[in-house]
Amino acid sequence: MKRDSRLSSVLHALVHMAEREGPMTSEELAACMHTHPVVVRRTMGLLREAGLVRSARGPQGGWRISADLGTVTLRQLHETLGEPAIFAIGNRQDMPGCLVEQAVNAALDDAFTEAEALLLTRLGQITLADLAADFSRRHAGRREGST
Amino acid sequence: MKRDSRLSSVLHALVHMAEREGPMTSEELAACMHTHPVVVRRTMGLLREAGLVRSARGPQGGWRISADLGTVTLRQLHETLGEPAIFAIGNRQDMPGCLVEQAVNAALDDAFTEAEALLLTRLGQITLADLAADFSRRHAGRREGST
DNA sequence: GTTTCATGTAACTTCGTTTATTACGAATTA
DNA sequence: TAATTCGTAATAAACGAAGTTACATGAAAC
Repeated sequence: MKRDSRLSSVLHALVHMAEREGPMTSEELAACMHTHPVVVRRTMGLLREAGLVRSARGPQGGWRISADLGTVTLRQLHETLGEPAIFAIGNRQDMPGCLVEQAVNAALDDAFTEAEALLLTRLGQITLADLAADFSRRHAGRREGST
Repeated sequence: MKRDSRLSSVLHALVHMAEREGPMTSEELAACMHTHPVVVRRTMGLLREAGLVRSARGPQGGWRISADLGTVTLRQLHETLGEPAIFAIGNRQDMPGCLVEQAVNAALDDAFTEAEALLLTRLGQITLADLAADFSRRHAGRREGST
């Protein structure tokens, strides 16, 4: 199956932006995350609607974070991206008339709901500031220091 | 995204088979789970390799459970199906050279790993016997009694 | 033994989803 | 006005699951 990697992408972009004074263009972001500028705009556009980043057109334009890193959680970003489906496994139908299917779905749904709740809780406990700090730690922890 | 519904399918099939004395043909199973007989064979074939079901060709042939319902867990079935990817969300790359990506991936992987562990634990606690019992409960609990 | 039933399996097609790309428009700066 | 950069629609490519077709194999019934 094809996994939605937008959360990962967006985080990558945001942490890069956090390390920068000025704005970054879609082109720069696309280069560092190995994707296409239009994909960057499309995805970052969702964050802009949520007020997490700002964009500016024209020369000297680009993307810039407009929220406090310490208050933005990964869960919030997941929601901003439209809460894409978390699981690649699921039930065949959602409103089964068959009692067997009802029993099966009930059991599976229980397990999946629990796992989803845990995941969202964990994502809610991690902020962009945490990621930036972890990056700094990794950056300091190596002899040479590139980006 | 297209969700892998084989676990759900297989459970549906197994509980139906558990309610039956004789074997069920791929055609019958396909009919009750609204899919194609070949898909049934393909999927049930994996369970056969694991010794969970047996198949017989020719007249009076079909599929039959060959394991104790109380000992087969949903987790075991998930593994038998080849442990398909659980999440529809994931990292872009797995071996990033970029330190930013490493930090991002580490955080995400932690959360996803935890959620996956919980899910597998829960699936490991549910047996086919539990599902069959739940079905019986639902079956008894309704006025009319069809399948 | 021939017929019929049913699985075994390899190919191929269809379908849905994500990502990539193209193309053009709009705004901003110099 | 020219260069830069975002905004967005439309389209294509890539991928994987499920569905379908086609034909082979084996077992029972007569």
